[in-house]
Amino acid sequence: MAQKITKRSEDYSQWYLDVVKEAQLAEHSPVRGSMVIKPTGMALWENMRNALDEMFKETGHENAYFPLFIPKSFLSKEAQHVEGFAKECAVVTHSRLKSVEGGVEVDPDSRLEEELIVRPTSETIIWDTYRNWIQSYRDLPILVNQWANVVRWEMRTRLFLRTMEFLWQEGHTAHATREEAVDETLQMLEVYRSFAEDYMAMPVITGVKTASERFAGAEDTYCIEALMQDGKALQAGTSHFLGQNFAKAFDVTFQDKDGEHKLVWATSWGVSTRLIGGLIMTHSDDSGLVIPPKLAPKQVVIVPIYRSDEEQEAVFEYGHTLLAELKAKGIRAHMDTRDTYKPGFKFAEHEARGIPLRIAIGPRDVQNNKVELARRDTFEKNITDREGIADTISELLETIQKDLFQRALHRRDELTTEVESYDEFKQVLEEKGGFIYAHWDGTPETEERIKNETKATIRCIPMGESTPGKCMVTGNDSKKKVLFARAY
RNA sequence: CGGGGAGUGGCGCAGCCCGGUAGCGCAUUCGCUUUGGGAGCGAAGGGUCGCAGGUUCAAAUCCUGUCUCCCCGACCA
Repeated sequence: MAQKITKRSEDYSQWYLDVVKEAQLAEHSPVRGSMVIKPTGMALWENMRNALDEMFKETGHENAYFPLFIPKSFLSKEAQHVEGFAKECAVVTHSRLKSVEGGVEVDPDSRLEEELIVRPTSETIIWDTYRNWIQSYRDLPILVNQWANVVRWEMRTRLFLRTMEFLWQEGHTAHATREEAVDETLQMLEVYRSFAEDYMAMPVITGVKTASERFAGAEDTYCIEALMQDGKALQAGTSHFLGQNFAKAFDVTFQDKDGEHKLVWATSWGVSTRLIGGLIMTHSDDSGLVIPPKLAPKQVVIVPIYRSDEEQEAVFEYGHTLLAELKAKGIRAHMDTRDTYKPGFKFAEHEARGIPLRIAIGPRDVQNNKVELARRDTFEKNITDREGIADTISELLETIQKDLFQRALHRRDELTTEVESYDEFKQVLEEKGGFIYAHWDGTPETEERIKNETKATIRCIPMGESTPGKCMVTGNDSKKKVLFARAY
């Protein structure tokens, strides 16, 4: 069968929604801008969560939980922070309803003295708490992560990429020195890069945000930027060096070895269910979702094929032995024993849900001691020996994981262009899209002008060395080329 | 929040202009035949047409308001 090609036309949005729907990941909720994550979607998120959690623990972090509601006054303590989030907050103003004719209404007598904000992020409530946790240098560092939901009253929403409520993880650390906090920021950036590339098979560019794209209240915002199949960029994760901004705002000090009272240094970092959107738009095709084996809730599905009861019995027995063998090897395998659907239907359904490998077994295979192995990523089918099948599949899953990354990497490289002039920049943006490296003079004015004229933003100033040159717009000096793209 | 489009059985849509009490495809249920790429035939069930108000003898259809979704902008993980 010919390899299917992913839609990259103007109906990319529709394609994306179709994939989400066919894969049973999530659906729109009647509640404005929110989504219902279905069991299939949640299983995927849980796998991502578990892998990340493991990486956090390896780097010395622990999980904790902080309140959903934040007093309004907390939010205003850090000036930049409140400015960044003020326009998109859900605010609790009353504490009860009362029955009236024809329904209920908000009881005006229950107005809160101080309104509560539904957290858009937890820096403020966490730093208010850290004040009490930290007295001495012996209390540092604090390396805490929280898995939670947050709410941002977005103007425009999009399944997984920008919902009013989303699930995420937010790490909040406190350190005695600037160096240690910077190291932590970079370490977590590397954790995100590694997760994106090694688990999601999604290549990313690491770098630092420009001042205008920086997190509200941060000194530096580092990020991983991925490129989707339609040539638009997606910010997939951020790691912030917060300096002493929150320590100042919440008066968090410690007594150091030298007896001096000092302000604490902070970081925060997060990734969200947006990663699921990134995963979909990186790998999926016209047949539906493609999930990298490491994250797939089901890695292998066995589809039995039979006509008569006798055949069914023989094929099922063959399948169950096979299933047990795969499970013993630690492979997440499943046998689709539903007799209410035909094999062709099951093939299509499991493809839409992105299961990396399919095994079809029928009377012929039982007879010959074979199985039919089909890859989701390439649609390649092979009749394979039943002997040593668990090892064959283990290796194949690893191959698929690597191939998916390589395929995505090639796609990204083909959609990445270096330009010298602004005219070339505009032309590439219109005709090709994707990532564009270009010289920029480092001023917010030029950045703003490019954004207004082309809708492209500076995704990041990439890590690493680069040769100096002249800004493509103003001709002024530029230290290095920066990464531009139109973004989600 | 500005511009455009749309809300009609579970899903996708027609009907609306020109008011007369709702229809098609898929899905569902039952029966028989099928089963190595999304089955076929026959029968059945399911909707006060997003919500609220108005006009009218009569509203899915006309009017007003409102909520939600999609697309394009401004804002954003």
